[in-house]
Amino acid sequence: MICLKNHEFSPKATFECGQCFRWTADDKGYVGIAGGRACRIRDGRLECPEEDNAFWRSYFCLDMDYSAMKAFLLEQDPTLEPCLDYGQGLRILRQDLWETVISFILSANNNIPRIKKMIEGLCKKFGEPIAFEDKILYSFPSTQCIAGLKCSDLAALKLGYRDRYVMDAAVFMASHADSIAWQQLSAEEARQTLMQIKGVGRKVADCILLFALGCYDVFPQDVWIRRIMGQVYQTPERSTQEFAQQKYGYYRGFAQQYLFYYYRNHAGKIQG
DNA sequence: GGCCAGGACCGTG
DNA sequence: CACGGTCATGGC
Repeated sequence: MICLKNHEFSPKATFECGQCFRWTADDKGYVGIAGGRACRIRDGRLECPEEDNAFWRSYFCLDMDYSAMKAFLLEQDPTLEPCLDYGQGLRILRQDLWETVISFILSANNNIPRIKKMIEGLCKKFGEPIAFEDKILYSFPSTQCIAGLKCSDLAALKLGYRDRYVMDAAVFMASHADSIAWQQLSAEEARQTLMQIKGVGRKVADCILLFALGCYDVFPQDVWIRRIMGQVYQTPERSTQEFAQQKYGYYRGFAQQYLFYYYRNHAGKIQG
């Protein structure tokens, strides 16, 4: 059990801001599974086996100082204030690299409800069952498991044209991931490495860098961010990266996520 | 039936 | 380098 009340943490903002796909809300809070471990978030507490405490502390980056990060961003751009307020408690997670690679490969030209369905299907079919409370959850399948499949084994999951990308990613990660010191690479080096995987372009790579590798100095640019930066800041699409770097500085990944969450969920201003 | 979904790929100009 | 067509699938 971990007490979350002394941390800036909103389950809703954190789990529903588009960075993760395996947390589900019920009448008692949220249930999630990551790294082969399940837990429940309820009433400001994280309920889990004692031996999993360190894992979840790392997953939620509970050592990070959010007040310092937000003060930094507000000084960079005071107009971020409504976004930071609306996204109060939104934490950027440190998710598993392999799971994040697959999740965001599946995100391409897709919508969030169906991304979740695809991932759940993948886990139910190829993951390991884990008993939690009164139900059975399924872990995210290993790289070796998926790498050992044929593309046709994924047909029932209806991944569309993305099935071959999943297979390419599995083969790549199974053969290279363990020998790469990801944390030692620069963001650009890690990006170029990830983009060797078919189905991983600039945007998907940047999401992986931000949501799995803790590269807070990347600014994933999707259709929403394109609209937002164009309409709010009148930034030409070509120069958005340079603009974000200059405007927000190191924590531009957080700026991106708060902007995304605010303008995507908070009615008005941006027409989708 | 057309359009859109946290895009990427591939072929042309 | 920039542009546009195409790619499965499902919901509206």
